[in-house]
Amino acid sequence: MQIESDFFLQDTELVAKKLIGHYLCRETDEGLLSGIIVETEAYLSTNDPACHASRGKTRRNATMFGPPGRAYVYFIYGNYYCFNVVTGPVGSGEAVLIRAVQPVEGKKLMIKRRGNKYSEKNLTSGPGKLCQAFAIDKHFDGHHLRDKPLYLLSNDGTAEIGTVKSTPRIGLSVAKDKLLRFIAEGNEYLSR
DNA sequence: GTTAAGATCTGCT
DNA sequence: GCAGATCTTAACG
Repeated sequence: MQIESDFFLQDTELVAKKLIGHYLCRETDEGLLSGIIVETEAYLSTNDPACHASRGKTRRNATMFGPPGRAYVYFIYGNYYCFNVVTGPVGSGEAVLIRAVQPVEGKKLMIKRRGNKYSEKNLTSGPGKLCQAFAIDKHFDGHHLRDKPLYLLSNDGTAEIGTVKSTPRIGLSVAKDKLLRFIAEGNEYLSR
């Protein structure tokens, strides 16, 4: 099912929590890829120094200040991309980082895109990995996530995700204490 | 123009 | 479990 247009206007923490169990879909020339979102993190505009938007608008984070429901993709550590969904009204500068998905369709293609080196559990269990597996790069920055070839679908009841739990965020040097990471508890495809 | 740090991953020990 | 790879971005001179 398609996501309601005002879904991303809710509180960012709530959106991050509710996105667990939603589907991420990617259409490529070689076939359809899809997965169930099992791990997210919320990045807030207020009282959150770990958020890229916390020091004002820059060229990199401009998309975060734009309309909600779009992709914010950025390059990190010289090798990897991170994929976020912009939330909140225009100008708020908040987003949800998609950290891990459970592969559903196109596993074979994901394995190929990851270099034919890894098993199913090591394809999309981290922000850099899932961008590689789903062929998400910088040109999707600003892309509307209801449009092909990269879009989100709400959980129609087929995705079984169990209990959603909140934990501290991963990989930060500041604001590590905040419980803004959300996971499908016990899922085998989490980043850790 | 120059530099330090980063929402990570992989390979080796 | 830990350090290295690797380069863009943003802050500073």
